[in-house]
Amino acid sequence: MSAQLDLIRAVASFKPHQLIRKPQGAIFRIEEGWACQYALLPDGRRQIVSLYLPGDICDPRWMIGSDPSEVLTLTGIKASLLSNRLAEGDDAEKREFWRALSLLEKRQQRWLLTLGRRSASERVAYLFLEIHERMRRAGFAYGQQCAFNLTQTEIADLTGLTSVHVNRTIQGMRARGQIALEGRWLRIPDTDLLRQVAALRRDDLVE
Amino acid sequence: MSAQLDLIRAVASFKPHQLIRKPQGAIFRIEEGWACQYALLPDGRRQIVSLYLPGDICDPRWMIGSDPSEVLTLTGIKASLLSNRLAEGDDAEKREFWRALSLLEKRQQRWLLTLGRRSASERVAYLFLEIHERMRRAGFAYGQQCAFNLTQTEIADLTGLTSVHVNRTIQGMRARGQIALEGRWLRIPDTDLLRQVAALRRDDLVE
DNA sequence: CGGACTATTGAAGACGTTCAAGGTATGTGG
DNA sequence: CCACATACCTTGAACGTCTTCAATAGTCCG
Repeated sequence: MSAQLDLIRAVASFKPHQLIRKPQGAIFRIEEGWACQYALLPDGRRQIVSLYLPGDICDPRWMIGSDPSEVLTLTGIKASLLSNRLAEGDDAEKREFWRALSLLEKRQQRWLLTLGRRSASERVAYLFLEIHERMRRAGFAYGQQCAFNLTQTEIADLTGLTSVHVNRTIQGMRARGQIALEGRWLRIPDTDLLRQVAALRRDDLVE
Repeated sequence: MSAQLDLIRAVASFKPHQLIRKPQGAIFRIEEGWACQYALLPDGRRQIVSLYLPGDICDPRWMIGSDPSEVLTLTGIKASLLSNRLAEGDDAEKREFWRALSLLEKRQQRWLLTLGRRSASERVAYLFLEIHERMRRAGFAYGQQCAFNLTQTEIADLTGLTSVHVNRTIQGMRARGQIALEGRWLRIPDTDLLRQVAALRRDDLVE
């Protein structure tokens, strides 16, 4: 493959609330928008099991032979397709891929702790910190703030709570000045404070 | 490497309730005994984030560059060391390793659903089904029964409950004939019944 | 303007926790 | 063999967190 072709990049875009099946032999990196994967119980209870933000590879498990599961867009999405270059041995992208898989793993492990042992406000605080940090690393945070594209129902499905309780929890946190959440915008006035709310140690990483 | 040397296998053994740090450049497969990994909150709340049974590779994440985290033995352990053969390109073991990583991933995803959305008895039922199935696949189940090496406190730390509530939950399940749990031995009289208790669909896999 | 989704609020109650105590089993040392 | 320690299991009572159900209000968008 010539250097020329390296500059050409296959792009896909999707509407909000669309189920994406994995294209044969391809893998996405999200350039714009948010997406997730979820699991259901027979009676309809839903748990979001992974959240994908801009810059994320989606789904990194694709490589290790798991049968690829569907991805649900939460917003409109612009994504680029990476697989050809991976198959052809692009080392930089291979490294990016391994990093993504390793991060996803670590993130999942942290969420097991969060869902198993954190209270409602601890969970919500943790989620906000994680999202801000991931957006920041991807270059989509502006100081204390970043875009925030989740409804309270989606927050509930991430944190294992009901949307009613998420609502009350958020109101409490707003009242205490721990977060500012208006429209599709999140601001964390005091990270250390919010980290305390989330029951994080000083040296605990959130991502 | 000669076929001779393939028969030679490094072995390690550990006492119960021992913290194992990962040996440099090595990886364990458990031959006998149970182990786990856990995470803590600052105030001491504990969540077990992975459970390792006989036959399991421990920890499969070691390969993908995550900084290796400690493993806690729950019982006495006999383990074999695999890494040299992996590094030397033993294809069968490479395949085994990828399969282990992929299974671990899937398992973690299912536990996110369990911790986020299942009730106490659903969680406990799910845990028992998963353990029985994993023991069965590893050749350590005898019909409806298998060894069971967890205290109620450890079940609590796996399921995100308190040991008191685990106790009451198990008693209820015993009274309803959904499980038999005596000493270090588990028996599942009716798998379909227990699967219903765990809120599993007919075609949902537990492992 | 109408329709659909999202946020908010109240009241009641279920589920799981907390605290505290007692009981059982197992192993150890005298 | 008994005394004691330790770990694990069991039970009760009170309480708190979170859910459920239901209704209202706000927002977005064609």
